[in-house]
Amino acid sequence: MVQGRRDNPDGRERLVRTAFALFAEKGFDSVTVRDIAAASSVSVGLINHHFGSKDGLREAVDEFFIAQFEDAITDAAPQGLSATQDPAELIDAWIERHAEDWPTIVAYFRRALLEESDWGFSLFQRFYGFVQSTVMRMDAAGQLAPDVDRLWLPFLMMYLELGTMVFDPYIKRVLGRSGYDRELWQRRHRAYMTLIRRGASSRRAGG
Amino acid sequence: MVQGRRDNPDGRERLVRTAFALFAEKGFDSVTVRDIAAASSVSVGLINHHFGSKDGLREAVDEFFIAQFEDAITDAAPQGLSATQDPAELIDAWIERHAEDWPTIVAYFRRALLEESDWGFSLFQRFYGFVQSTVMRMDAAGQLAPDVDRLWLPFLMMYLELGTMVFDPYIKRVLGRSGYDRELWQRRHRAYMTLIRRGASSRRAGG
DNA sequence: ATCGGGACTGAACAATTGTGCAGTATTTCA
DNA sequence: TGAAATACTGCACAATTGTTCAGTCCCGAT
Repeated sequence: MVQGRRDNPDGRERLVRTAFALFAEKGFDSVTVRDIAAASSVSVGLINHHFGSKDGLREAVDEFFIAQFEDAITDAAPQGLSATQDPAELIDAWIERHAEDWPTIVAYFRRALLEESDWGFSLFQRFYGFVQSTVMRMDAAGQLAPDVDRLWLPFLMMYLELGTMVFDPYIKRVLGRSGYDRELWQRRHRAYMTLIRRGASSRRAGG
Repeated sequence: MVQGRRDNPDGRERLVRTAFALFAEKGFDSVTVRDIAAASSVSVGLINHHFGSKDGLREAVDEFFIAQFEDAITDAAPQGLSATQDPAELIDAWIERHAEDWPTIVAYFRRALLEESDWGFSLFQRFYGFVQSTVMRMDAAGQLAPDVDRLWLPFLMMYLELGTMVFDPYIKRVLGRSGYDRELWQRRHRAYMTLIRRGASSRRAGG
């Protein structure tokens, strides 16, 4: 009974899914309870019935987002075949699999980061913890150049990832398609790796 | 008469300056005309008297921001002494000079970028044009490594700059002070230059 | 002195938005 | 089948917000 069926969900679940998409697209404040109710084909009152308030709905949607997000990233390794696969192909397959839900997840993440809530901060902090420990591990393994700033590097690496997320609406307008589109996304990832590893300068100019 | 005096400005100018600060701090939608009027010690009606609407005020504030911004960055080269100066000292002096107004300018820029208005897009686009042409010049001069992605590099460079701007509220909470604070700002700039030039990997690990 | 125009006020207004609630429909369980 | 619980409706309400406007204040020109 608690199990939401994707095909014919009840009012509560439809509210959460619709609100998730609307919040991701327009931001929490720009979406009215009437918008959500109409898009979910339920009445306004149902929101307060199930969630107490619009903020209550937000909490439920936040949880839904976390679940969606973890579903997506946990799914990194495909079922049967494993070590034999080419990493690039794995990424390709992953992108293929999440072509539908990933853009909304990213857009919601973006909104959460930009509204300066405590919750957004906790997302930022978690990501920071992850990147920073990765950098520290690299450092311990001697993989980091000695003159690299240990304080800023994690943030700069985050900016490269989060910038892709935050400024994607502008990428869409400049390049005509999302940076999360298959080919672009892959190119960006390679460009990111190259930049981190070797910088952008040619050998003779660098230094 | 049109000249606004900083010491005792009239209602119109006080409205613009106050709204500038408030929009930068909270964002356009989160500031009410009553907030602005109260903080400016004028009545609500005066906003519509001078600017026609809240959106009219926004346009005036946008212009004010552009002027402030250009004032600040045009001021890069100090008056008398020039070529003899150490670049680091120049930057130091600049930061010193704009310690008061720069944070608000940055915060307003940030808001403008994050509200997905056409105006915000034009700011993004202008910045992109600048960075892209810089990259193209570097490329023409043979300063760019051959395997660097020419499409993404300008965006990644922008993300490093804009990320500093957009995520500064979180930097404040993680590090306890703004990334635009003198010493941090300088370190960040050096870390940025190092990353672009050589990447982060040590020689033996890189490649 | 006074007349005119612009700066300025603040109460009133309409639109929007979140919430409360009384009532109805539907499901669940004995 | 019947009754209680739960899902759901939709109108009414209060609060907020941008805007309007009739009127006041103040300064400069005649």
